[in-house]
Amino acid sequence: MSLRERKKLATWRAIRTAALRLFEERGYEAVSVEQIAAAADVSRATFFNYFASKEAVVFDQDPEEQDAWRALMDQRPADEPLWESLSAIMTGFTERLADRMPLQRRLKAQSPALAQSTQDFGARFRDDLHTWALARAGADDEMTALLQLNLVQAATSTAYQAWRTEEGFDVFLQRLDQCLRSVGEGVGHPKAAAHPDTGVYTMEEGRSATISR
Amino acid sequence: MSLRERKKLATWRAIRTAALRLFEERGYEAVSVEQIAAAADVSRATFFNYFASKEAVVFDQDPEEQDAWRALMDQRPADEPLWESLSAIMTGFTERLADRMPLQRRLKAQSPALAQSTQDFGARFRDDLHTWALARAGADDEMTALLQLNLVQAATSTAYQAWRTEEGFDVFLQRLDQCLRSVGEGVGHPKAAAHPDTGVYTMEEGRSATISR
DNA sequence: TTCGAACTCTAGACCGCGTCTAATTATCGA
DNA sequence: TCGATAATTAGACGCGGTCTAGAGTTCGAA
Repeated sequence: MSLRERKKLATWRAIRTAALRLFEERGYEAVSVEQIAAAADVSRATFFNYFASKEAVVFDQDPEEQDAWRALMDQRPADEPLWESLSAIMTGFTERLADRMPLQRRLKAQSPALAQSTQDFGARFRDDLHTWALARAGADDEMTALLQLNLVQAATSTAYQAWRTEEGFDVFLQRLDQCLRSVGEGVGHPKAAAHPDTGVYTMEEGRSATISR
Repeated sequence: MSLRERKKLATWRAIRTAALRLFEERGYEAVSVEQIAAAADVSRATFFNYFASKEAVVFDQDPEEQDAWRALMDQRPADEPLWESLSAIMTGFTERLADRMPLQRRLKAQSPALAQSTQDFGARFRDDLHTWALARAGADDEMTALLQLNLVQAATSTAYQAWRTEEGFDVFLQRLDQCLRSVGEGVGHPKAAAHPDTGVYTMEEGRSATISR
């Protein structure tokens, strides 16, 4: 790693940590890019060299994170069904977010501007997952791959939305697992079977499969 | 309908039509709010009285549309499974967008700023659907309702993403139907059955259910 | 070690979105 | 007809995001 690269990474992290600190102290909207830049000892222009927008500093991933999720994708066996691969990768990815998700959640709860942004965590991860899934599926299955990408995304954001502030991160992960399974099995079956192994699925008369909270 | 209300609706429509015309002529980014306001014969401030943002003028629904989708929701039988209701409502809603979706699509294709916005069509519709589904499901099923909301959303945007420029609107609707069925039946079953009625589902060895394009 | 190429940082100007205020005008109900 | 209420407006402001020109830094090859 050259000096240039090391400096670059250091600057990236300096900007981000300064920004997150200020955001937490004063709130997202109350902090301007200028203040972030000043706190990180760089110019405003440099901030925009590193982050495409003010939001990006909240949602972008540390460059080294990218290697981690790439590894996650590579280690899925080639003959595994796509849905299982996607579920496993997404689970693995979110597990590594244990530290940062609570902060993001706090900021989002506090700032309408951030809350509205659908930039949940890692647009870059989504992009990577997208290209990975399309490459894996082959041209014929393009729409299937697309659908499953959107579904794994939907499952994740469902678990995220249902995640209460007072609940621990493990509760989130558990819900994510529930959602992924539920989607995999189909949500339109009135006669969904209970799962003896987990016991999280219940059945109601004339309703779709439900998930106990 | 009072004079005030009639005038208000007229102004709303004047702003919107002026905006869409300009956008189509010159492109989204090349048109400023000031120019829209001038073309609609109102002040810039009035524009922001009617639309929360420049994007909103592309995505907001005509106030009378709201009545239409409310009717869609009300006419679903109370004992229908939630997933079927959601599918039917979403299908009915999108069918009424036949005119406007192609334009939105063109604008999005042309403007990165719009494309990135996840404000697909009708944040307001989504909100209404949200409250409707939660009221319908009752407190116990909150997470199930949430999940199904996100899934119907995912199915719709999948069909949208797979929709090529040269294809007609009916192709989009057909794909939407495929996606909704596929989600309802579960996407994680390697042994998905072919559907004799539509013939759109195929089966592949060791893969999830696939949908032919 | 030197030197030019390539990269990075920076100040500063600029544009447009979105907010706010205070004042003017139009509609309403009685 | 008149007071209350709502809609419209000009104008100023802050901030995010872009761009340019130039200064400073790192790199690799001679």
